[in-house]
Amino acid sequence: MGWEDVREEVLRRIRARDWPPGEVIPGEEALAAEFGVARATVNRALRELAEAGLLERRRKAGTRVALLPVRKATLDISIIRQEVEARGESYAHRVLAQRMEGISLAAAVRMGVPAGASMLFLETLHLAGGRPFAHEVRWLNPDVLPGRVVPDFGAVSANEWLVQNVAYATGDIAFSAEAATAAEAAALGIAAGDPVFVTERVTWTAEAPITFVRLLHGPGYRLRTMV
Amino acid sequence: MGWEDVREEVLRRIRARDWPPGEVIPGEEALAAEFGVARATVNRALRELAEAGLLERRRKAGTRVALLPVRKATLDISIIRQEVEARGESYAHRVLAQRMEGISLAAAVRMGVPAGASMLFLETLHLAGGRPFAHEVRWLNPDVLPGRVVPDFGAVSANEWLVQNVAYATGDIAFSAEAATAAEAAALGIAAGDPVFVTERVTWTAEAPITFVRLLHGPGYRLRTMV
DNA sequence: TCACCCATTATGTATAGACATAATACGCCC
DNA sequence: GGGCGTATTATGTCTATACATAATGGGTGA
Repeated sequence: MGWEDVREEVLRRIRARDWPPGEVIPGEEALAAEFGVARATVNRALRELAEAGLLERRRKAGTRVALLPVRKATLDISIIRQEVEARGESYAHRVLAQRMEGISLAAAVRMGVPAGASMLFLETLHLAGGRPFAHEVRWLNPDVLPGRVVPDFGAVSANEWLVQNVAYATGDIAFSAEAATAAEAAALGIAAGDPVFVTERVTWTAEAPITFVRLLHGPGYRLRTMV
Repeated sequence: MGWEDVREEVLRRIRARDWPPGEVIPGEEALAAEFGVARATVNRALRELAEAGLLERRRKAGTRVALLPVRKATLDISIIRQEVEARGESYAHRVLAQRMEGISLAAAVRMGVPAGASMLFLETLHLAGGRPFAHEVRWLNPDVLPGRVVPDFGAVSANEWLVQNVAYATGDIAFSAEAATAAEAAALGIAAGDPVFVTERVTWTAEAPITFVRLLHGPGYRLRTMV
């Protein structure tokens, strides 16, 4: 009996309401004895269920079934090229604009830099099977470019280049629904005012902000996840 | 030195490119010796980084820094009441419709039941601070109701009632952007055609589908996550 | 009655040792 | 040279034991 078996059995008991929400379940020692495994094995199983939000554990107080489980859904944030290729379509991208520019107020706020700071501005259209898939607007801190030399983003997309060449970073992501502006609609080949699925990402290192991206997907796009 | 310290040090080396993408890093045994900890401690640290997508581990082949790290972002899927109250606003909900009805084709496909099957149909408006926050349309399998008795969803929302009273379930979630229909717009107090942020969830147990929910958030809604 | 202190207790983590498992890479054979 | 089988090896997991840590709840004293 391995830790995964223990996890499944505990999960079964939770689902079967042998242990109803809010109830304290037997301690690790007791479960280890019942299942005939070491306490570390039970610990591993219960820890995973707690991380999934199904159990709440506190020292001394014990382990209880979550009353209002906050389900944790995980999203795989992949490179757009991978996402397109995973659908079995061919990927391509076109750089629509690339220039140094004073950063917009909205982007400056998100990146935590002064408005108007000089950043590399990039506008890219991502294509799947030759058709517009996503429209990307990006501000990139030129300080993160080795020697401040701008790479050829026509060959490798900025997203991919950054992943490969700049330090692994932290960041956050937000999703929303917006109406496409005339310019955005034109780029995506849709009508102005059509709803677009917007992904905004900020990434930074310990020292400095790296980039702010605003990614627009046209109608029909669905972001999927598994609970 | 604990496993979190080991994880941070390894993460530092990855970010500092001491170990560049694609490179095989020293084995657990070697790192354990270097850090002066047990192999299990190093294992725990590396496992977490692998789960986060930063490392790729294979038996015999060893551990290498991910070439194209697929970042895993986690979303907390909470009950709407919790979400509203977390914003410091007062929560309320109104049941707009509740009746047995043949399920729509779209919902039947997602739930994996025959189209037209008799389900409990629920339409609910969730309010934050007295203003419309989200519009919910739900089909609920009446078989999961104990004794097939319909609870009072005016008192406790269906979402919350299910979490408390029906077995913990699995499911999946999808997000998209759509244009509000006239009816949806009226319920949310927005204009028809305005973009809405759509969340669709299906949940089921091992035996049967439980519910399909379609949740609409009006303009201004942002779904946030941390990478 | 209430505030505070502290013993108790369940979880959290670390360790050394062992065996399991997957998969590479090498050597053998053709 | 090419295909195949197998020894080797790094990770995956389990165990028993020990100590650390947080937090509860009861007891103490004002």
